[in-house]
Amino acid sequence: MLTSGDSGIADDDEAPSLDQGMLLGLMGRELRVTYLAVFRRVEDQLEKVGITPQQFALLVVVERNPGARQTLLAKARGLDKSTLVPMIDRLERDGLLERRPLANDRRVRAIWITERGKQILDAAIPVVRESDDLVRGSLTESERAQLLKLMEKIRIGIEDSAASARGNDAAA
Amino acid sequence: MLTSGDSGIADDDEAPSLDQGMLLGLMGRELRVTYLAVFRRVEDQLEKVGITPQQFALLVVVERNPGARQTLLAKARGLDKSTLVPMIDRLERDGLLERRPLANDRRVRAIWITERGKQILDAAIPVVRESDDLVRGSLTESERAQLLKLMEKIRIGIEDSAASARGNDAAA
DNA sequence: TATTGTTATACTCTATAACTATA
DNA sequence: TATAGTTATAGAGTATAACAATA
Repeated sequence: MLTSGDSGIADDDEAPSLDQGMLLGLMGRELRVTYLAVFRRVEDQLEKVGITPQQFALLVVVERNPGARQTLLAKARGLDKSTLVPMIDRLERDGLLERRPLANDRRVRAIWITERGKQILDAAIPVVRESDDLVRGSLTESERAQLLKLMEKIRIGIEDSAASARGNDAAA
Repeated sequence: MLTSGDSGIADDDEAPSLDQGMLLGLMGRELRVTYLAVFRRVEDQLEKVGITPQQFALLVVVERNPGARQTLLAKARGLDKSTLVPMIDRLERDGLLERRPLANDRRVRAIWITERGKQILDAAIPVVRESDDLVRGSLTESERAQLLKLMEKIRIGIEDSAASARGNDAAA
């Protein structure tokens, strides 16, 4: 259920909202709408600190894994290594991360967080926590646990279906 | 819980997965991961029919609202009117939608679904339903109702916080 | 040969601002 | 003046393929 009307979009005036048909009943749509609401909220809040949610996530992983190589970071973030390059370029240019050569293996350019990066991260963490607590605060403790459980069940269902599809492919 | 290891990314070999730090506990991250899993599944399945999830959603709305004008369609889809133009261009080029002038108001180009568009939509609907049923099938009936309720609570929580933030801005 | 990081390139999704033709 | 649609443009975000340096 959304704020008003039946469209899900702010229907300012008397604009006749359109019929959304079968879209309304879909679980996927509910997940999308909810995820986007949460994501945009974090995005907005993080703007104050000057980073994006993706940059935040990368900073967290780099801080926890000092000197990690880019290939691993990409994997950890679920991105292609080529996608990480401009992200790190940007954060390096802004002075939050640093590329440093490795003595043993001169192909590697290990990634380190800078002092500035740590400061930004320290400023960002409470912001992210605050947004996440807003989500948590909308639920009781048991509801929160329930939600996590249900989302996990959904993911497992999808993984299993993908796995059996692969099985069929292999058998075919 | 994910397939193996602790990274959430397929860790093929013996690659040491990185520490994800505080990212792991975040509700937002769980929502994102779950939403993306569902979205990618629908996206993959819809590929067989030759349309994207966004195109599907637009086709549904157009079919349910024959001859709607682009401004309203954009609103219904939560997009800027300029964003809709290339989407409709593409679907018109592929023969799924049609722009037709309106007699009363010659600025308007009403959007209609074509026979071909209806056929594609008819082929797409069971595909989308199948994916959505996969999600539903991972849950019991009461879990499904519970999940919808919890997601709604989250959205309301975010809306309320946005509303009070606006209130504060106005007061400031 | 294989791996690390990079570049070149392209494609999707999205928006803002300015424009055209109507109204 | 206001609205409907379009164009021009820009910016994320993402990927694939090819490449140089190094292992």
